[in-house]
Amino acid sequence: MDMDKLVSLCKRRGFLFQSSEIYGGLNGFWDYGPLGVELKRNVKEAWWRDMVTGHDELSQLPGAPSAYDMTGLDCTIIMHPQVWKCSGHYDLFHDFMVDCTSTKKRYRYDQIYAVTLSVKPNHSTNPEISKQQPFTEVWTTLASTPDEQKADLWKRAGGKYSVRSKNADEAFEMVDVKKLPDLVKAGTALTAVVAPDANVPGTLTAPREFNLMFKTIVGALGGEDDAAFLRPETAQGIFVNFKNVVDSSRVKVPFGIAQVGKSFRNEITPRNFTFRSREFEQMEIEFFCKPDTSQQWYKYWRDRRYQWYLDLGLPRERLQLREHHAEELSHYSIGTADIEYAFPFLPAGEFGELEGVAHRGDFDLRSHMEGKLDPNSKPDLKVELGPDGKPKHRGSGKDLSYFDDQARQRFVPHVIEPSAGADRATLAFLCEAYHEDTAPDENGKPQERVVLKLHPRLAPIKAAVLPLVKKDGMPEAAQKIYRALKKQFNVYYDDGGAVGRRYRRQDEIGTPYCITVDGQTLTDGTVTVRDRDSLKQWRIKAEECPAEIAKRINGE
RNA sequence: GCGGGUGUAGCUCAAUGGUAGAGCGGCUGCCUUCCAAGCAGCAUGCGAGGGUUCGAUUCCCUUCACCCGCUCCA
Repeated sequence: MDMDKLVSLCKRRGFLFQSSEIYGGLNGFWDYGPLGVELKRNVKEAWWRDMVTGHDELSQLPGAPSAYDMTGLDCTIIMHPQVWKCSGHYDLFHDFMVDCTSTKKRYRYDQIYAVTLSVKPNHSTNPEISKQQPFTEVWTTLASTPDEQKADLWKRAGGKYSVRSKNADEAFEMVDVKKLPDLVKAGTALTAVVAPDANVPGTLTAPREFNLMFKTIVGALGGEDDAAFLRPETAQGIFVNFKNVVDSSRVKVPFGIAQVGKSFRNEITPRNFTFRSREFEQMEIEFFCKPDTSQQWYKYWRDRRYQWYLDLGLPRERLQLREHHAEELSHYSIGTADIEYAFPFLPAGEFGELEGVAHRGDFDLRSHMEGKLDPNSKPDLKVELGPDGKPKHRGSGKDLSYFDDQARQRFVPHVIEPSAGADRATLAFLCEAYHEDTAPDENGKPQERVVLKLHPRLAPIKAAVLPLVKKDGMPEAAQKIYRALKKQFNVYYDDGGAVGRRYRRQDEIGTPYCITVDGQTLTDGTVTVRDRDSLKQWRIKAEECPAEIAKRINGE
């Protein structure tokens, strides 16, 4: 599928516009047009209905360890700055980056090791170099273990100074190894070091901060002390309201809290249409359970969420459930699976994340109680301490543990987090829906047709009501049907031009059904219903239209 | 953020240092009894800013956006 055609259709028919377009646009921000807003709302409402309001807490669902409660929440985008310090985002999102002007590569400043290398040129095979006196030079590398650092540097420096690999141990010596920021703090100029993929000094730029959280100011006179952040995820609002929900709603562990809302990340490279946007909408569940059942719940949610996308029309061959490897796991996670879709803009065989289902353990609740936990202290997780021996970021001090009055047990619940991107899901459904096929024209000749084969639950418009011609009372009969349908569904009335053109218009925006009033309607009260995908038509009584559409959309 | 490419109507594209055209789409009317029909008419644009020039959509600079690659991606 050609992505350009979909982007063009989205613009042309009012699904998606670039934000602030009349001013030239703004990178990483997108607006949903009249049809796009309906589509995205349908995605979010399907999710909310299927996960929250439609959840049957009285039954044990297939694959679930037990019955469970579900409830919702809608919290603010701006929260107390301490939330982000304890969540770990504050530390993680303040990355300093350096660029190499020679190789055009970019590095995390704090991930570079600086090795002071003693060079003895007399081991060189190059006569010019071998005459020089021994000297030291600072080389950098991303390798973290001494063996890897040695292998990297012996190779690179060996090449530069014409030293055979068997002589490298004599020619070079690692005099000192520091993290690059520490070396610079100790007084070495950045211009004196060799970049990780270069072999001459002086190609690294000064470190620049990439603040991946949007900063804002609370209060009209606010200064730096009043800095706050737009949330980079909705999840933290659920954690900080955990106790409120438990105390106010009669839910019992295991239970989930769902939230849909905007989040903001200053992505370095927004790209691929809406896939990586700086302002985006998440659909997140934090599911709280007893620690000893958490693995079962993790598997349940992983499979349940995967099935949800299948049920709404993403095909198994383009949708994959991928378990993360241990080294890929986030700092808090003891198990994560991504639900990924083969977006057409990705290279063949590559998938893009729609949703991450993470087992977060008790990292979040305990961090908000005790202070930010040290992600490197797995598996027991201890509070991360600052230079003064006190917690680096203080927690709330509130007790967020849960008392199970049946088992007479107190514990900090473990958390399973299915975190879905509403915009990414919407984009995936659009990509999957886009089809070009042929349909016969009035002379029976095949004509190219563009059709969005959206699941009827997701389609922005559920049905179009069309008088075959604009006379003989057909518009009046059609309008009556239109008004009846409108009480339940987003429907569209169109009496302009030839009916074939009107069918094609509806195909292009994914309307699953067209109801047509014709001459026969006026005599026997029946209308035709046309199916978008098969082009088949059948007749039903005009007054049965709402029931027919309801049945076909919801499968009732 | 770096390198390369691209910005002309709602969409797809053309032409030009001297006031921008087409097809499709849209709107209005006529016609039209089932899959983008026909006729008539209407509307809409040089991404933004600056410079060179008598005159810039065209040449130059800056900027913004998009695409490809790199980088990044909780």
